[in-house]
Amino acid sequence: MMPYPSGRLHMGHVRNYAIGDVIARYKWAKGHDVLHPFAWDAFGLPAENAAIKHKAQPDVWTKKNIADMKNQLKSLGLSINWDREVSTCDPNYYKHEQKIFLDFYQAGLAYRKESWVNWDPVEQSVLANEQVIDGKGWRSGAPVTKKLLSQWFLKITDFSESLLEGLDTLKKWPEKVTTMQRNWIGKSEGAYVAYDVENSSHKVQIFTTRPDTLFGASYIAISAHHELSKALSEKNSEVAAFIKECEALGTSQKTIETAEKKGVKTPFFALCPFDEGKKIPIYIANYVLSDYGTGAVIGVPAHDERDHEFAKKYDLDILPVVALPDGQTPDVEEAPHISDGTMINSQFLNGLRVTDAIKKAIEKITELNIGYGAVTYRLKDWGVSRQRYWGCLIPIIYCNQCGIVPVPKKSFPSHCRLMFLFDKAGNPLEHHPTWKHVSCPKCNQPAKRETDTFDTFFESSWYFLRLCLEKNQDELDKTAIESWMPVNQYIGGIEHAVMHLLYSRFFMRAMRQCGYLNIKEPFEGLLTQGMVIHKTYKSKDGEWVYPDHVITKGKNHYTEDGKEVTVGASEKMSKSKNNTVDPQAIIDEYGVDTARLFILSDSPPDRDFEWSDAGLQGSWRYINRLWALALKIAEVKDAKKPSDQTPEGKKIERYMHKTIYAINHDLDGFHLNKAIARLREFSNKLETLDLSHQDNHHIALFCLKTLLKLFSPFIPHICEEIWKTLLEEKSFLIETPWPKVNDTILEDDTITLAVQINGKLKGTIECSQGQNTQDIEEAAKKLPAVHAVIKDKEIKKIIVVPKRIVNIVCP
RNA sequence: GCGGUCGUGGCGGAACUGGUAGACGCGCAGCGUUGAGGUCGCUGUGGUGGAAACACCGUGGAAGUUCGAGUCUUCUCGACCGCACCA
Repeated sequence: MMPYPSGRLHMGHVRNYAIGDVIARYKWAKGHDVLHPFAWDAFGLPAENAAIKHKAQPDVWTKKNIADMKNQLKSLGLSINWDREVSTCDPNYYKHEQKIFLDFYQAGLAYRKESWVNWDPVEQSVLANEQVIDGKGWRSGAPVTKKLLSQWFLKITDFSESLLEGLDTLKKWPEKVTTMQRNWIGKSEGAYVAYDVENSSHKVQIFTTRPDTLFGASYIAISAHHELSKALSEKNSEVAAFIKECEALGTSQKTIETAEKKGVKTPFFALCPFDEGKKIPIYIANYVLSDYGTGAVIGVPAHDERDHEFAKKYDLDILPVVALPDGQTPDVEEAPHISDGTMINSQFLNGLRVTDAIKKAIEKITELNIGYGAVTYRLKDWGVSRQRYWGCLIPIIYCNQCGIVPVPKKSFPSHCRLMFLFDKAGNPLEHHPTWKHVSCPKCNQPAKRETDTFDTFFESSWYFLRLCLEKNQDELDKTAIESWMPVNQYIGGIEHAVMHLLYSRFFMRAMRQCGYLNIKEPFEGLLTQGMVIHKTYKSKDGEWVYPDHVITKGKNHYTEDGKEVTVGASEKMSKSKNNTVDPQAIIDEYGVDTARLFILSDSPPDRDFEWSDAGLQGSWRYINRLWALALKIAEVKDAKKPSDQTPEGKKIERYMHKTIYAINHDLDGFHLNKAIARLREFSNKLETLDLSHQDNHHIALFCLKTLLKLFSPFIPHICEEIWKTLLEEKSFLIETPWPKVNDTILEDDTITLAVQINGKLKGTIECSQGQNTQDIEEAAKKLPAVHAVIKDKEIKKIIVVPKRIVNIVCP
């Protein structure tokens, strides 16, 4: 994945790109045509924050960051095709994006609708969720409210089913990611039901996945922005106050759903269509989302956790309508009954199982003409408008005569930016005196530009297509794109599991519909790498202390000026906790290979990686040992192949082939830590090979060369150096082919079998390949440790699993 | 709150489809090299008991399936990631 150019390379980047580099070098060595490109996710909020804080122009700031980071990246020795590098803030990049958007618009995949944003009343600007802290604006400290704005949306919901079905084809994705996306799309089957409201012309429509439980309904909860809530707030001050309170929660779903569940009772009652005379109270509740579903839910406290909690709080009826499996009525006072059963207290549904009752209830709802069965998705359309300066301009002009008018494609890139000032909060594009005023491309009358820019996920949803093109290729050439796409191996953080990866999948579908390409899925293989974490240190006076500045004496830690330091949990490296380690400093001191080796060696790529200086030293030592080993073997590099190999030589040759086999397997599965462990084992064995015996010289050299080749994707510089300088090879190591496994010498002559009694290990026996079961049983029984136990016991059974184990079962 | 993942020595982690738990590395200890320290080399290192042989315990916790469970099942505890305007 492309990085945000923050200005300084951090360990997370090093890890990400080191993993990618190993895979790229391995595939290259195996003869694949590898494209290993790079891009910068250059638009975004931090540039604007820097502009406000340091009066730096976002483009200047961003370009400097890119230059700085590129320098650092280059020192990592990555095999990146820099000639294709792109930056998303480059007009030559985003002009395509503007065209794509207009094509989406023409195809009916982009539309405008009103939607809520977090609003800072002091700054008079929109806040991102992360800028809302405890309900207050991060800079102003003012309580946040919500505001309704007209914004652009992309119709990702047109592809809900396709995005869901496509997940089954992503065989090389981690299952956790496809599961998360499946749940995010959230297909559910259920029914819409419209309830009449007593003494009112309003109707309340709800959606439920459990229409079978409608007889157990105790209340209906509507959102603060439901039309009924709005109508009520005009004359009811309690309701108006509650709506205000809900708005103070902001737009973050996490905040809304973790807030204490509160509701306010309205004077309205919904009329149960099945049960004449039954009146269901209507509440306005803070946990009902206004822009999801119908903005109203039905509460069945006997059979739903959240409804139960709400009913308890407001003392509502809890009527069980699903019996326990044994037919008993469940006790639902303390906890709801969620699982399956047969229906009770439900008139025409009584006696039916839940699944049948759902069908029957939908039939009845349809028959009464109050609703219908439906499939819904949790997935919402994607709001792409941002009230920000540093993003790709939405190429739209608003004309009083002509309405929404696309900026003509021939005038792309639409980027005629003047000097904008960040002297006040909010979007400079909006409050610039002249910029937004243009004449309508259709009627030439005065009109206004769209001042919003795109969500930066827009850029990241298709950048990989641009990377399929040569630097100077100006059109999104279908042939070039399709010759490389899909991305065979995509690598990035698990935090992108849903949004970025889902938006990219949507883009492929939408772009396909607009004729751009014929690709279904953007990423064939996906590897989600873990974070780089580090211990945190805090001094007695509560300050975070840099790891470098901690002095350890025995079990205690101190600051440089002698204050006591406590060691905290390992957390994601972050500036705010001072637990970062600067990759540049490591590279300067130990060299790139040490840094690469260490960051790849300990943890599997998909898990978090704990940085430790001691671990780094270990990698440094190994690099030195490898050099020493090579130096020793280089002395005998002219040795001829002996006519007959020593038993030791034969053994290490077999081990070498086992290693190649295992490394292939490990690299194919991205078990880079295991691959390194095996290479170290192999190199440990090679160190003990007796070089005083002349007949071992040739095989030692052969093994060393194999070791270098197998290690070269990880530590390319030292391996190449040994190859050239110590072994005086004419070729470059990087150009030599990947070693081949000789299958015929893989198998050992003898096998070690574990012998157990009742599943407990008692010893091991050696046997030859294909030895018969009876011999093995006899040999096992003769083991002293076994004999001692079984000699006066009756053997019930002996289990012999070929090549694995013997288990003697006796009472 | 909802969705997802993870949990193995002092530490990072190995253990392919259930079959010798702790590979490899870090740390630590002892010995050697050294004037000393570091580097480097060798040896040892899950816990408890034991001089030792060995025995017992041991994969967050509890239960279960199995000849056999780190691996499967159920419950439970904890940590982390995402939740639609950070990227």
